[in-house]
Amino acid sequence: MAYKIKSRIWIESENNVLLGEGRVHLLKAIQNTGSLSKASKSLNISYKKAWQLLDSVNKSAKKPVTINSIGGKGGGGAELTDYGKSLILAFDDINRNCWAFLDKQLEKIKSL
Amino acid sequence: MAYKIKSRIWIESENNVLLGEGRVHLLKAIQNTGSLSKASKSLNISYKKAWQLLDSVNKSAKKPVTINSIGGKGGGGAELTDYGKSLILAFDDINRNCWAFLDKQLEKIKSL
DNA sequence: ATTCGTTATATTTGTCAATACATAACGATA
DNA sequence: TATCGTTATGTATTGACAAATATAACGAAT
Repeated sequence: MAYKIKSRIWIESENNVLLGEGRVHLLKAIQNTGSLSKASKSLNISYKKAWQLLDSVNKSAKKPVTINSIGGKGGGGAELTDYGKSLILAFDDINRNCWAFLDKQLEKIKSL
Repeated sequence: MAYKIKSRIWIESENNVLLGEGRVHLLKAIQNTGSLSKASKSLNISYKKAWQLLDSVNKSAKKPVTINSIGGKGGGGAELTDYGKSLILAFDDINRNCWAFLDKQLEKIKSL
C-alpha cells in the first residue's frame, strides 16, 4: 500500500491562531444558521467550545469576523461580516491549492 | 502586523502516522548519537516516549528504518538503515518545498 | 559468572484539556 | 413587567495523555 502525505495549514496573527479547519467550519455553520448556538449544535460541539473558538477568532483578527447580538427578537444571533467571508474564501483557496501541491510531491516517495 | 500561514505535514501508511517533524528529529538524533537513549536525552524527552515513537515508525514503514541491537559491547545501540535515511531526505525536501509554496500563497491574504 | 549500558515493557502518578452543568446578562416584544 | 432564546461566563467533573518510576532482557567482554 502506498504512503500518503497529509497536511494541516492555519493562519496566525501575532502568534495566535486566527483560522484553521475547525474555525472555518464553525464560521460556515454560523453563516448557515444565523446563530452561534445553532451552529454549535450542527457541529456537535458544546456551545462553550464554539463560543471560545469564535471569541478567539474575533480577538485575533484585525477586523471583526462576526457581529454578535444579545437579546431582542429571537434572543439574539450572530452573522458573518464581509471581512469574515473574505477570510473564509482565502483560507479555502489556499488550502485547496496546498492539497494539489502535495499531490504532486507524492511522486517523490512513490518508490519508497 | 501581517498574518502568517503555518503548516504541518506528515506521511501516513495505512492510516498510521509514519513520519512527522518530531519523528524526523528523533531519527536524526539517533543518526548523530548511535543510540536511542542518547537521542532521547538530546531531545529532552523520556526514553519511553522516544522508544514508542521509534517503534511506531518501524511498525508503520514498509521496511525497517532503524536497526536496534540489545546487549553486547556498549550495551547495544540503534542506527538508521539506508531506507530510513532516504525517508528523512524525502520528508525534508517535501517540507521545504511546502514552506516555499505557502510563502507564495501569502500574497492572497496580504490585503486582509 | 559478573558487569555494563543499552533496548524493551509494565505500572503508577501527575497534569492538562475537554466536557458537562449551571447561571448571569441582554433587549425586543407582548 | 414577564417571557424568550440567545450570548456570555464560571465551576466542577471527567478522561485522555504525558511523565515518572521500576524492572526485565539482552549479549559481548572481562
